[in-house]
Amino acid sequence: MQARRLAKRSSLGSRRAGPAPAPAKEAALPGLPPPVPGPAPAPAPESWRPPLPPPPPRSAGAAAAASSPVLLLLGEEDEDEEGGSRRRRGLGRVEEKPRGVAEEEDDDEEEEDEEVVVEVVDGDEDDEDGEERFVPLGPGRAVPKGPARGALKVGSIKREMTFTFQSEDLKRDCSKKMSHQHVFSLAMEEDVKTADTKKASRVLDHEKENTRSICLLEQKRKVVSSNIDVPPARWKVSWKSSEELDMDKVTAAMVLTSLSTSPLVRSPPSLSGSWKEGGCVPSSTSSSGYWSWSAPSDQSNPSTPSPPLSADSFKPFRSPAQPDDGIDEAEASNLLFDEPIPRKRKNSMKVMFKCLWKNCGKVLSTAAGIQKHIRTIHLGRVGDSDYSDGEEDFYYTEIKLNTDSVADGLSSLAPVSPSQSLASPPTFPIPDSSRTETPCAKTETKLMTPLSRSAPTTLYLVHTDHAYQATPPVTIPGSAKFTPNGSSFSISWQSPPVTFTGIPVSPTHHHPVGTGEQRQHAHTVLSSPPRGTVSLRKPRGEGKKCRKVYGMENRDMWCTACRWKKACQRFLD
DNA sequence: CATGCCGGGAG
DNA sequence: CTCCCGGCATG
Repeated sequence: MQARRLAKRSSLGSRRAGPAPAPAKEAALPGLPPPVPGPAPAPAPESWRPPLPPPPPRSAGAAAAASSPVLLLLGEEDEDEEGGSRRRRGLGRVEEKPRGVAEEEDDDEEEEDEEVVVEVVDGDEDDEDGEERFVPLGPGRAVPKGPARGALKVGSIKREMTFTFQSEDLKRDCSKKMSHQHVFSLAMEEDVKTADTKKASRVLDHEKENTRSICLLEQKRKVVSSNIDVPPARWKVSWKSSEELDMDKVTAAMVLTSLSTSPLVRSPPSLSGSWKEGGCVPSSTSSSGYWSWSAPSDQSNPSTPSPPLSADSFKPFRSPAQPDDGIDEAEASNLLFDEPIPRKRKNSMKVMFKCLWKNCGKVLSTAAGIQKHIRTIHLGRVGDSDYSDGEEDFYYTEIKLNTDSVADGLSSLAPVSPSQSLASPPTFPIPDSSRTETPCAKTETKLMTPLSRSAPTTLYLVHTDHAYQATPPVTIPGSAKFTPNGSSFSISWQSPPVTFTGIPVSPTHHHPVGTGEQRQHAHTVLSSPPRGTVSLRKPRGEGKKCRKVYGMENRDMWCTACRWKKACQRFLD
């Protein structure tokens, strides 16, 4: 597994020089770096990350990133700043990041540092030179080796910082400060989880503490790096909402972004009792729930109200986290590759949950809320509102409002893979959804014309995904130009709870409407062509034309069309 | 063959 | 775009 991954990574790494791997990302990156290194980038990253997280057990950050959008964001940010292009492609942003550091210094010193750190770590692990980042990502691999290495590797202060996060105490401190940065927290926690890592981190922590203040930003980045390192089989991600406003604006921005982006966060703080490691204590639980989960078995938060999303998220992550590195890693890597694009989406997005019930378009900001809504309103389960059998999940879908980057949406729409990545929300395992979607998409796509296709198709797919919920929420381009056409894409949802087959058929009828129409048009268009050139040809005009009227001698008098041997405009018949 | 136009190319 | 033309279809 690892070898494979490495190979991929390496390839990726090598590519990094060339933008090839991740076009979208690259595009994104360029823009971001200059303007605002820190904050801006953050949001985007989320999208793709999710998948990765599991793999990089070693570094809490990585895990966190993977698991939670937030983390992703952080990672992305860093990456973005650095130079997303190469990373993206690879699996991991995380990996890239590290590398990216070296590549892009411009963004932030911190980042660079982090990156550097990462590299160091990676170096140990990675066979290839550049790949280090991946290492972290690679769950399987990471798990075994990860922790120890991470500790050892950490040589640079930055690293220390990162580790620090890991340590519980430090974490707390940091978390508070950084609380905004979910990612950070998560990463840290994860780190903490890893025993090995912790040890190392602790040592480092002392130093870190000193440095602490200095590097909030760095920490963020660090987190990323840390993610990479952490291998631990189980990693928990804990997220805290931060109370402090003190943090740098940038940081704050990032945090906000991440928050908005990650649905998970919203989810009721299902505190997983699991966060045993005690890494971070959910000090401020209220708004920001602190949630953590252990990758492997702990997920069982089942009873918890946690929204379906969380559940979904778990799956993806989980696999990576699992001990079996071999397969998991491979998958993870694949996933990563597949979903390079997502990262863009990171930009600020709001996640909303929309009720898919036939005539109910209710949109709530929280999964819990929507679930409750469905249970009580549609499922008629008044009494046991608290209890959810999961059925509700089928009736609502996650909608992302993309504030800034429409591009993402567009990219998602793009014919190829990009769509997947984009579409898939950072939070969930994109792969599954994409798979599911694909079939439908194809069918529809055929029918649709290019133009129409873009928006509707995507949406449609999304809807389909909805079934699994975990998968990508629909992204709605808020202000930006979401659809190329500019047409507001009407979102039609499939309601069919029962069939998750992913089949388009929806009891509600809704979905077809928008899409359907387009399809029809397409059909029409298609059908017409057959007539062909011949039929299309304008029947020869009966009336006299310029030529006849004026004769060749007076060609100057002809209408231009006639002169040009075009259909006469003067004598129209 | 004369017309009427379409599809393209060139500037 | 504007001009022109090659060519095809029709009458």
